[in-house]
Parts: sequence; C-alpha cells; structure tokens
Amino acid sequence: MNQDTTSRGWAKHAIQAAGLRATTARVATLLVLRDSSAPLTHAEVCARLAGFEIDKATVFRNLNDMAIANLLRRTELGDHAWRFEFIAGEGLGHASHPHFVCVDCGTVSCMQEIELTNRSKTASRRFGQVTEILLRGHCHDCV
Amino acid sequence: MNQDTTSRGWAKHAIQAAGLRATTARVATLLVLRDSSAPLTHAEVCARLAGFEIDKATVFRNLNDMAIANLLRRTELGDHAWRFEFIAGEGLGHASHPHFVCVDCGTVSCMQEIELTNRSKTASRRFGQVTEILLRGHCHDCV
DNA sequence: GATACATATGCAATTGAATCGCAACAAGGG
DNA sequence: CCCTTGTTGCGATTCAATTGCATATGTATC
Repeated sequence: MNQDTTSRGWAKHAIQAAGLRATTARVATLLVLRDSSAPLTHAEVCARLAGFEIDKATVFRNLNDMAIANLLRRTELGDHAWRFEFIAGEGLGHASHPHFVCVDCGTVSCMQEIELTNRSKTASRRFGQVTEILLRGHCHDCV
Repeated sequence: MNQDTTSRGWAKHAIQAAGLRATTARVATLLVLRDSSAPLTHAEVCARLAGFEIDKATVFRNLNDMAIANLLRRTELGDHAWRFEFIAGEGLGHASHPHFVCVDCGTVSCMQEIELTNRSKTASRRFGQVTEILLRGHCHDCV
C-alpha cells in the first residue's frame, strides 16, 4: 500500500465518518485541502483538481457540503472570496487559529501564537463571544 | 445657518478638498456615513439615501471614488459585502480601529480598546505589517 | 450672473461568481 | 449483483457589482 493509497484511504474514511459518500471528487478535494498550508479559494481548489476534470459546480457543492459536515472550515478573509481550510479531527489542530491576509497580494497565512491582552479579552466580551481573529496588513513581499 | 446647512457645507468642503466635485449625491452619501456609528454596506447606504432618488450605480461609483480619495475606508468584514466607513481627518475620532462582526446576524461594531499582547505583536511581524484587526464571533443577541 | 467644458449622473446592458434544476450516474448496504 | 439514494455534469438562472454612453450638473472663468 503506497503513500497515495494510504492518503486516499484516510480521506475516504474521514468523509464517510462525516456521513457523506466517498466519491472521487470528494476524496481528491479533501486531500488538496489537507495538504495545503493555507486556506484555498474555490478557484484555487479547482486549479489543483484540474487533472480530475471535476465540474466547478460539483467542487462548490462538495466544498460547502464538507464544510457543513465539519470536515472543512469556510471563511471569508476579506478579499471577497470564500476560502476553505481543512479541519484536523478530534483534539488535533482543531482550534481555529488567527489568519493574516496581505491586502496587496491576497496571500493568506495561518498564525498560531497570536493572542489578545487580557484587558482586550475582557473588553471584547462587551460585544460578544469572539471565535475568530483576523489580521490584515502588508506582507513582507509587498512592503 | 442651521445645523443641516452647516453639515452640508462641511461635507462639500471635505469632498472638494479631496479633489472631487461636491455633488448632491456625494454630499448626502458622505453625511450618511459620517453620522453612522458602524460601517455600512452599499445596500444600507442606498436605503438611507432613499429620499434623494440616487441611482445605485451612482452610489457605487461615489462610494468607490470617495474611498480612493481617502474620505472613506472600504472594507470587507467577512459577510461577502463591501462596507464603507467614514474616515475623519487628522486626529479626530475615526482612526482605524478593530471591528467585531457577528457571524450570525452580520452586525458590525467598532471597538476601541482591543490590542494584541506584545508577544503577539512580535510574532505577527514575522508575517508582515499589521494594519487592521478583525474579530468575529457571536454577539449577545445571537448567543 | 452667464458661459464653457470637464465631470458626474441615470439608465440599460453586461459581467461574473455562485447557485439551482434535472436527468444520468455511481456508491455502498443488503 | 441489484436497488436505493446520494452525487454529478451541464445548462439555465440569479444577483450583486460594474460599465458604456447620452444627458445633466458643478465649477472655473469671464
């Protein structure tokens, strides 16, 4: 059983565990996102699936379905494009992490060690329960 | 000179100072945004301009033009809709501040006292120069 | 004030991402 | 291996956002 087969087996199992059928399109889509280091837009996912000749409407539906099934996280990071990100299972990197978006080139990075001051956390409670932090600015390549 | 005349005079001057013609549509649009406590979407601006019967395409163009002219800030806060916010000149109260967006109802709030820990600020420099902070979550009305 | 000219507006048409409807198809339990 | 039900592909559709162009309006100049 080579690495590729193993990956497909894992994806198939994950998709079925989420209550969806493990179709070629879904397995391929999930692997693309699992192996990406940053959230991908629908267009980017389509580009990486080019070899499979999967219809764009199908990619849309699968991304949305898998997001609803909690396999993926669907977010909007400020450039008017939905982005999808793999969510690792049970206890792993599941916690949502902050993102940094370059307003110039659109590059998105995942950040792990960003936190608000305790004072800010208290102040933020005045507005509601914060579940996501997003930072925007100019990345090093664009300064 | 009543309050309304004063406001219009101020808006007219601000628009001309930015190098644009002070048309009825622009003056009205700028005042709507100056007097709003949170960023407004194009649709919301149109609704508040209903009395003036200004074409939606014109509102779009004016919002974008004034954003380019630095009278307004154009942002995308995560609900797939452009929002426009008045930028006060020099030192007044509208400097760039963090926003809180409720992912359920879409309500946007402006926050003043939110800050990252020093450790986080240092970490964030690894990615680039942060110019904007956005928090998302569930507001009190939607919990 | 009146005039001239560049800019802004209104309207209709267009774009383009996202979504939907439906017939054909495939996954997976029995 | 068949049957049921979920999924796919394709075209049609939706809707916000944008554009082209003829007309109207602001503003500098007389």
